[in-house]
Amino acid sequence: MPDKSKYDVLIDIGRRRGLFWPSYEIYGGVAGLYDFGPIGVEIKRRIMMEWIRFFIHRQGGLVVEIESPIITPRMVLVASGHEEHFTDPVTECTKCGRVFRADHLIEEQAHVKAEGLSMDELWSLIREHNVRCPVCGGELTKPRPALLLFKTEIGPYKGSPGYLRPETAQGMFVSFKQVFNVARNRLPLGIAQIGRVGRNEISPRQGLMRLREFTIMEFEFFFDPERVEEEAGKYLLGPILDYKMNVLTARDKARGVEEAKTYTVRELLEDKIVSTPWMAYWMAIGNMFLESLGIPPDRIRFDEKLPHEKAHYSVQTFDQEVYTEKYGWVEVAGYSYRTTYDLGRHIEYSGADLMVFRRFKEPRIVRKKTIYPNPARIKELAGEKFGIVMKRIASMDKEELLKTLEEKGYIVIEDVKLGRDAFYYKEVEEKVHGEKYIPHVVEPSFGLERIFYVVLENSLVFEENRTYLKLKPSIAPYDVAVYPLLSGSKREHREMMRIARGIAEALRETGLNVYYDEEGSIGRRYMRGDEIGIPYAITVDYDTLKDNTVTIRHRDSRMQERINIDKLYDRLLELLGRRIDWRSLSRRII
RNA sequence: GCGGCGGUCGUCUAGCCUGGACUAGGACGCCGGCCCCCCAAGCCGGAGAUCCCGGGUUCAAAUCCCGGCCGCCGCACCA
Repeated sequence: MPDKSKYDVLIDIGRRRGLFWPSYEIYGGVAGLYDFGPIGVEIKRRIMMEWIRFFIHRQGGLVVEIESPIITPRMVLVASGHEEHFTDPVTECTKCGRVFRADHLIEEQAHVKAEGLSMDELWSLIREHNVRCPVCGGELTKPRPALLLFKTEIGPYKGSPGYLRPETAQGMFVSFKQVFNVARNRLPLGIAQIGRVGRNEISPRQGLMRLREFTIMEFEFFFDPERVEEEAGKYLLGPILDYKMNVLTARDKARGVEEAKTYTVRELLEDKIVSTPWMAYWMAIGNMFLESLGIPPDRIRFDEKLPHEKAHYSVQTFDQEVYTEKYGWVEVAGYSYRTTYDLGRHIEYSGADLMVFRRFKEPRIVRKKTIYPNPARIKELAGEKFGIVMKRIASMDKEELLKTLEEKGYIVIEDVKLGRDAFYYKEVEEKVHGEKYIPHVVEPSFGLERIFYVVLENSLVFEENRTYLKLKPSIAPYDVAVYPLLSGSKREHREMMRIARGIAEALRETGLNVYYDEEGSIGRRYMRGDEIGIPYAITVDYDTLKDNTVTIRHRDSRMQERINIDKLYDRLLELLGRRIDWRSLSRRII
């Protein structure tokens, strides 16, 4: 093993082989921005495809995918609470350099209300009350807003304010009604999106771990909180209940425990560690997803966030973390129970009806007091305003009207005071078939670039005289490499090259992604393929010329098997785990 | 954002302290050729460096000084 760390080797391979490197280098580079190269994009895309397989395709319609814009009108992020939570007034200690929320500091030290004040007002309060650094007592700078949203203008002339989205989630909330209709008004329903987001981090410094622009894969899972047991129950049965995960609970953390414990899904449900069964279900799927990428189970854990660690919208949050040599435990996904927060806020700010109708099992008979205007009496009271007053009453909410009348005994409409006698009261029996409610939301959210890094680091293997990426075939940049044993100008060598090229071409036609290389010695080519994680290599040699056989070299063991070209494709599918035994599957059906 | 350290071909590095003979040297990698029936072999040749950027000092700057950018480490931030 070289004395270099896995991180250093990955940075080296990243640049040399075209996986990733810092962006805009010829202009000095910009912190927090990375390019992905030809090999990097292949791996990244396949990780993304795995995610889609796990969370969308295999869920059989339970989760659907959409795509919404990156550019977001300001109002959307005001409603979501992001603008408020992204623009903290911060002040800095001139002595020790620590940064603080200015308003909080003033409230603590001066005991006056400071929240929501302008930067200037906060500044004068700091001077007036001699607010100091709570750590070292140093003087503080004038507060300034720390805006973590990328601001932009929508429209070139008189642009309206907009932001780049800091998460894709708002796209799902804002379009909830449309997607819900398209999905034929059925809950539970997950709305997924994979897309780029921007966060103007103050000082992004941890390579791919903390980017200013990155890819989120997430979905909002909408469900009826009153029917969780029966609905989630359909999914939480069978083997999944015994599936094990490592969880560090908030309870344990509060007690000072730092090690995660292993729980089955059943235990998470029965011990009420998760606030809703759907949380447990998606955590399990998420864990299986990471395992399928080659992360060992003991290097995956869930870290439940303590109350002060959670985002503003969440009642319960689990971070899913993967252990790395470079950064320790890093968060690759967050699972938040957002309840009705987002839809509720968008209902409030947009005025749109984002509620869902819940049909009762049996229609309910409801006795209801209701009122009607008494036109004769209103005409007396309103005189020539009669028409307009009647119109106003028609547009009012009957329950509100009733409530006002019962509380105050009168109501003023268009300057006309109407007493109880202006209305008829009636007790009616209504058959109610259901009610409206705001669906609850559980949100699993994955950072693609972080997963990319932890997968690479966990796949990197040092052997005595080679370094390679032990990537699962499903996420390798190429399915297979094809090499001629030798590539000189002799007749046999030219023949090997011809056949090897032919094999590569034919395999490409089947849809496999094939790497072809004839430069340098065969050993060197194996190394080049291993370094970017190509799982299998086909070599055309002298025997091929005699009997139409080739060898398949296995990346991990370096073993070779000889096989006739006719059987090559089937064998490859088998090795790549793509040959499905339909007969055993079909047996389940009948 | 604060403090410390650093930045020379794709990578690692020599040179910097003590300014000049540096058209910036080497190794690995890359490309072309020769050789070779299997795991980074060898030989020959080739391409490849705004010495991070800008300014200053000087007859002369990779080298000294200042500012910026980027990176690493610590602190802070990460809704």
